[in-house]
Amino acid sequence: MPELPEVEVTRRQLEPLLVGRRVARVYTTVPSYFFLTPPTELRRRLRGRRFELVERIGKYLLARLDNGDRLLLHLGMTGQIFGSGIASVRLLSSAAGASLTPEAQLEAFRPDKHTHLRVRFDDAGPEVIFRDARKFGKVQLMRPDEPSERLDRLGPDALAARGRRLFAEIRTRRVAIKSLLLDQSLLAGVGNIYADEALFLAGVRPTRPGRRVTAEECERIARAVRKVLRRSIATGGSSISDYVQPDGSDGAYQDERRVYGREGEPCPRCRARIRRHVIGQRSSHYCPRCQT
DNA sequence: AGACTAACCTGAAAGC
DNA sequence: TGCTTTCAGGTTAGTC
Repeated sequence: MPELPEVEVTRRQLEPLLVGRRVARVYTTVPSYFFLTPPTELRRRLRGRRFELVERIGKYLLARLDNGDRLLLHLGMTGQIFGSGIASVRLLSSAAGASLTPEAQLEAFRPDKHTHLRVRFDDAGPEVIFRDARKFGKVQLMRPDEPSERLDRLGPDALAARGRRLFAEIRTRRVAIKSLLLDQSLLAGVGNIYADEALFLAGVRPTRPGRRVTAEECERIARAVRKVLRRSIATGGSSISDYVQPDGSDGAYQDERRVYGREGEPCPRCRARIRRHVIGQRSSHYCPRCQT
């Protein structure tokens, strides 16, 4: 599930695939929840444009065009962005993906019904493809001066999390610290996996109300958030659900998870059994002994 | 304002 | 085996 590290890894690999190249043609699926800008308008306005840079804000990607327009991309839950030149890409989750024949796995990617955006360029290089089975992802083409309430709502980037600021924001809140870490207006980029991992490193139980978290613990949480995100970026992100890097390979951070998805397994620090608890409609994982 | 819930979507996994 | 239900979660919108 794409959070800040997966989006940042995507940004780094997408940049050389886009920057300096001119759009020859755009293919889309039909209008849906996925398209904040209607697909016909998107195709028309992208054609002939050249990409200038790709930046990341929280979990959003923003690709700037030579006319000042900005292409906003969000991977949602199951988004995959990759170049078409790769030998193969994991289209489905592990079990079904493993059942593909060797021939099918070696075959170059073919656009399917979940390929909502495909950009062809005026050179011989690879196309850029955006798939998203569940369509929780987003595409929007914004005018240069067009305000974005989505982006304006975002808090500071989670890679630069500050304990002091976090403490000031949560010190009166009654909701669980886990839910507060997921609030993108407080800290932009943390999702379910890294919230659990950071709270484990900080030794704070995810159910604890925000106002019961001390200033010192906020420092520990902010430090843990930065550390977990940086390490995940370095390993290519987590490929737990559908996420793949733009070069088609899987990330490796899922192998370094300490608590997420490890209910019943021993805590890596004290060997107590990891517990799972639903907080704000999301599964949360923690060590009952290490996290208080 | 803040807390809480439903809805969006579809494939995998679990249940029967 | 095959059908049905549940689950996954990023984000928004709606209610209280």
